Amino acid sequence: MAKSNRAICLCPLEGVIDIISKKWALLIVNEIGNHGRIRYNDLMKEIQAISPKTLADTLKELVKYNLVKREAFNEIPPRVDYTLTKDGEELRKSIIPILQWALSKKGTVIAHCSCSI
Amino acid sequence: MAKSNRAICLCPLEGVIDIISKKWALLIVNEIGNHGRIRYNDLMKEIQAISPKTLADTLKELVKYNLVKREAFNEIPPRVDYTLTKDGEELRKSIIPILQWALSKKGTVIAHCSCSI
DNA sequence: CGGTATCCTGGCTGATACTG
DNA sequence: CAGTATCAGCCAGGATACCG
Repeated sequence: MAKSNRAICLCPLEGVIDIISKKWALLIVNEIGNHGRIRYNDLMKEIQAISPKTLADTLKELVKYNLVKREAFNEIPPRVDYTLTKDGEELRKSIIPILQWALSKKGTVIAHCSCSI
Repeated sequence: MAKSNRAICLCPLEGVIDIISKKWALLIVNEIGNHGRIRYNDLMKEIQAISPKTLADTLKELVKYNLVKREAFNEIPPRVDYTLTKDGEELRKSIIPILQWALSKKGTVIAHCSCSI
């Protein structure tokens, strides 16, 4: 989020917006939640429109905010699982109304939608 | 939102994210909702950290999406009122959980918050 | 497989001054 | 009062190639 010279808004929204305004964050949270546990490349497949860099960046952010947990296994080939933390689950639940709102406004052309609610 | 060469995601989230990822959109929707009916400069006062341009731009977007209604009165001095549309009200309701989630995660330092839930 | 490294672009946002 | 006009900067995000 860009900085400002203006008075700082101490609104609780400030923090959320940093998260939910990340283009892919909610989608990823929702997707991980749907799968319970999912690997990096499977996320790439589910969210086809995302680039590897952006996925990695966003996941890092989510891990930093303690919304997502990363588990790496020392195997060959390498394996990394992502799951939601308790906070992540809560966030996921709290965005359901907004997803439903979105659905009710579009209603159409969600046939091939890989990310369900 | 930046464009991409990749496969288009037909997810219902796509549309919402365009809206909720606007830095000030949710804040403005919430603020208008709190007041029921509010004028441009009063919004400026409530959301002190926003610039006039950004406020105007965001309002236009919200009007375009039919979330906010703009009413101009031919008076001197000029007067313009903003209210939420039905859709806007619904959106506002659907973001309450996320606001509450935000509150529960921060809980602190919201003393001088001008935007309440 | 699960990412980095690198380079690049354009849109969002801000500051400020001005106007009908 | 309710905005526009103008100029500018940053950085999220994309494309692509490569690595342990």
